[in-house]
Amino acid sequence: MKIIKYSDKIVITHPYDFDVIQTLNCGQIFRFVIDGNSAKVYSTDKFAYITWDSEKIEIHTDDVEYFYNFFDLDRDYSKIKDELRKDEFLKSAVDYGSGIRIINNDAYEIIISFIISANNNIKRIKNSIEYLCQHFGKYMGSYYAFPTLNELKKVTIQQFKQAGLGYRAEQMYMTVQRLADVDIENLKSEEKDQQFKFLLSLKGVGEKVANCIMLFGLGVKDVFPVDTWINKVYNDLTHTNTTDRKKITQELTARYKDLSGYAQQYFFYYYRDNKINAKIK
DNA sequence: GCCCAGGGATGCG
DNA sequence: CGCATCCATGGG
Repeated sequence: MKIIKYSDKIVITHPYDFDVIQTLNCGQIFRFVIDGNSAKVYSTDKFAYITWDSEKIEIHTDDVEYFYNFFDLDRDYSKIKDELRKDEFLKSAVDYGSGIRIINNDAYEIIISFIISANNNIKRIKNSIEYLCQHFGKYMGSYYAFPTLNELKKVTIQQFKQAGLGYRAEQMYMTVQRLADVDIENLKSEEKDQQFKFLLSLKGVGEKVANCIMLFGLGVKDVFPVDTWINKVYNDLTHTNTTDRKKITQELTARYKDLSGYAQQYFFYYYRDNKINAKIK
């Protein structure tokens, strides 16, 4: 895989470790549109237009550095996958999602997005986020930016309900007001335990959502978010029937250590995509 | 009508 | 602590 940065695009030839559709569809990002062999991807107020074929991927954007980091292009995923393929549980999942990359998204956008994701499905999550962008975000000429914190601070609980947040509307209102006093960038330099503790203090953020925020928004890779699918994976692999997500999180984090975030994403995509039903419920 | 979706808050022991 | 119950909403 060869990556070349130009002033207005990134060109990746022989993209063995990057499949755009897999990376977009594996549940870590909600603002994108796939159309045949092209895709539009949005983050904060930024935009990238991506095209691809079997030989190369082109990422067209006004902010090359942002999307270079966004798609984690400085990291060698072959090494990660070789290591994870040694795990008998993971081998088929890694092969299935071998083009997944962990996206480095905006911390603030990820906090808001994953509060919405709790006990929700992807389609509704996408619709709610798009509603927030279109009603409260800045118009960028051909699309709407993700609303800034100042823009969201003015949104009422009723308006959050109109966005389809349901019972999460009040949690969102509380958290948005509170985030006004928080230096999100400073959070990235703090210890993992401190980050986790802070995130849990936000309304609407529990252990799973906190781990997603750390993985997709703070660049912390040694976390293992456990949702309903990972719960199924765990029960399937260990021949158990538990719903104790704290226990599952501890065991899987201990098993995959520094590569927990990657392992989790391969598992999630493989099981959800194949709708493998395990014993839970 | 029930169950599920990238779960969390609350209250009770 | 652990555990049960409730929580909007749309799709299957």
